[in-house]
Amino acid sequence: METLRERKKQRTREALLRAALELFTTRGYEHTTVDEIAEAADVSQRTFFRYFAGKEDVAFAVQGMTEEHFVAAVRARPAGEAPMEALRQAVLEGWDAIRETVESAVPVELYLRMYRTIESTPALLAAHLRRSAATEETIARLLAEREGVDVDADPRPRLAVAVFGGVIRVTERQWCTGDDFSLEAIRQLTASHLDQVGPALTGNWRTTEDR
Amino acid sequence: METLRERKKQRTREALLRAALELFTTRGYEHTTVDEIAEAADVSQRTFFRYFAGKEDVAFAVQGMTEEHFVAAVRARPAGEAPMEALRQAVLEGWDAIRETVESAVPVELYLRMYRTIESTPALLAAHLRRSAATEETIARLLAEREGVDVDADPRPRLAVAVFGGVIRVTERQWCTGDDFSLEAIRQLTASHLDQVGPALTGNWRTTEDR
DNA sequence: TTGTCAACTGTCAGAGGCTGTCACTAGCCT
DNA sequence: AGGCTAGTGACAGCCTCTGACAGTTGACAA
Repeated sequence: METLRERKKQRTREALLRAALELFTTRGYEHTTVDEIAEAADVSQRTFFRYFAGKEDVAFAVQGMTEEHFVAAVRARPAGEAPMEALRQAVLEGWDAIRETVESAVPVELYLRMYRTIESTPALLAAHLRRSAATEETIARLLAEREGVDVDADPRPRLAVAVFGGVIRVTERQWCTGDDFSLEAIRQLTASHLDQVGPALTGNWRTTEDR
Repeated sequence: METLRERKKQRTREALLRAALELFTTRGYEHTTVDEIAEAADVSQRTFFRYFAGKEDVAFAVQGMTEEHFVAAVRARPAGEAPMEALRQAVLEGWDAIRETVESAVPVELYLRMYRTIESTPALLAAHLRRSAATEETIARLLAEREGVDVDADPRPRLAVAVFGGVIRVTERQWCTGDDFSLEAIRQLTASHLDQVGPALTGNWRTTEDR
């Protein structure tokens, strides 16, 4: 079992995390100061920076957990599966298991609210895209290894992952700007968009009817 | 003809821009302060902020010109052309015309160096990705209009543009990390990667030989 | 030419993010 | 019990960015 010191640390970290997300999602990211977060968690500003690298870091603490979960899910897919199919299954599994992934840190509802705050805050959107790029690099190396190709000589792993990432981004955006914020909604949207990549690339959108 | 006041303004802006890019590309973005840029351009710090919204803004001043050029090139493509083909031609045209697009502000060589600085600086990469996302939204609306579909009801325009953007991003990254920084290199790489999207999506990378 | 107006600029003050330092307290371990 | 160390708070400082105010310079008409 863990020591008292570790439990105290854990509680401080969680208090800071919850306070931050609560403030970000209600009064907005830019309009929340680190001092306010620290005050809400009842610690000094300096202590905040001992737990999180910065304001941005705490905003993505939960997203980081889901990203790791996704990478692990890809790694767990059967080796024979086609790359794009493995990614598809992994991301859908990720949404199904989101409760177990997130709930240990914060309520799912707060996570989903934060998700939308990220999409609608330019500074956070930028950080989100950069983090996604890093995850994509990880996945590309994973796929390359799986398929036995050299990730630096063969562009196909990175291309496939970039295409997949692009679809996910479009999905996130549409979900955030829509009005059905349920988990089922984004799951459906993900599957539907992945099915439409082929038709989207062929062009001739006028004649090709429809979804 | 332009007035003396306008010419002075233009010169101040250019001095700031050149000084900034020169400092960013030599000593690095993070290790350059706004005070240093202002000092190099022989104006006060406050004046810097009157010409550029911030440190990030000046870093992307030239990129902004090429982005606008790209959007204009897409708009100028013949209406009958398939969407992906229009994007392909527009981006290749962009690289061909890069000299005329950029040289009015700074030397092309400085632009290319800055390009690499952006890719290798996390904060700038994040901003670059966010800006790319904004450009992609513009292009998606353009394509939707061209093809006569509703951009909010039909996901295909945004999907096609996201896929295209993903390929461009992979291309940029490979160009920046390689050792051939010529314009011809990135042009070739762009064309080659666009040709590989199909094969990358089909999977079966082991059997499908090769480029 | 000269006076007036608007644009441009510099100086100053301040908020907010972030880091380094240092001393102090609380938990841990012998 | 007492030493050790992780965790903490208080303080000072750097850098980005903004607002307020005053001084300067170019534009333009009388």
